[in-house]
Amino acid sequence: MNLAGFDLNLLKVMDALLREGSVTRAGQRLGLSQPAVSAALGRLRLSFGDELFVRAGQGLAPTEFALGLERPLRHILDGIEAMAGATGSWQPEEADEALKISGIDFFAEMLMPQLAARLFAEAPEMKVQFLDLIPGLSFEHLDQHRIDIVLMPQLETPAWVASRPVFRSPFVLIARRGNPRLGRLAEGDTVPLDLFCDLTQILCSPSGQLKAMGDAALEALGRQRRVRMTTPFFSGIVRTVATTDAVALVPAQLARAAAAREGLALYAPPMEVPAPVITMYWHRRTDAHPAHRWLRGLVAEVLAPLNDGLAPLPP
DNA sequence: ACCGACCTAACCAATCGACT
DNA sequence: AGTCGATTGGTTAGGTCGGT
Repeated sequence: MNLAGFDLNLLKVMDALLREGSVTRAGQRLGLSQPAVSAALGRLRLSFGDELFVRAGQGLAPTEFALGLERPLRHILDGIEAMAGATGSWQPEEADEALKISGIDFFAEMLMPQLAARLFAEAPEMKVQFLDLIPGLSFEHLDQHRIDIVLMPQLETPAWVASRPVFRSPFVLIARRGNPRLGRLAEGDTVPLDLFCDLTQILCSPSGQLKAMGDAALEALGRQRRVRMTTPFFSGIVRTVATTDAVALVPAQLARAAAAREGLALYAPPMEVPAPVITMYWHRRTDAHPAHRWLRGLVAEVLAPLNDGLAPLPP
């Protein structure tokens, strides 16, 4: 290919075609007419010496060659966007980006309301979408542009993932006020180990596992608890604990927020459960992108008070 | 036969280089 | 600096093709 004669605008067209799989929809995405995109596809075909897309029913299917271009192309366009963003004058009030945040429903309660208020006031055209955390696939989804920010406990990351700790998440035990199993305790008391192991417990587990950090801490003492139900949602746990004699270990911040509303009492577990550091993750290619930076800053700002009174965050 | 999607033809506007 | 023709890439209108 002769780069001197290559129109780099065609890369945007190629990207839109790969994303949409349709000349018509690629045109809508780019703000061009369908024939304009068709002509651009013709120029791309000439430049690359490949059909790139072939008719497949009501749309286009990429050739193997076109599929091979997908990742390097995204990388190049992300770099150009980041460069333009770093040198341009991005303003939230004029921004129209749509960014996706992935996390458990803890954040629907503890992040969304304040984030929404700030977003609507400061970036009226920007869109934020919350997506479920898919266990084990978060980094893959970051790489595939399916999400932009992930909020989850700190763990090992590939080199291309950037991170920032946002708050510690200690666990407390919640039970409904008037739960007869805890009648002799005052709110805030530590639950005796024997009683703790005998209580019916509900566990929040996005992947459906019956054991979590609390169980590891108990096993270190040679004990087990009775987890009799799991759910991927904290909201379901809170409602169930509020209406039954089951109890649950949940993040202290969530427990305090829900306690008055749901009639819950908070207790300390009998064993030391390490408080995970909830961390924000993103792809390094968006490091310099002003919209991403702005939203990450906003998320960190909204979540920062959750660490009040807790040990300082690691660097 | 109808519909949706892509391609082609004809035309228009902007840009660029050569020329005066 | 201004003019002019070639080139490029856009649009609209209409044709073609394949699925239902």
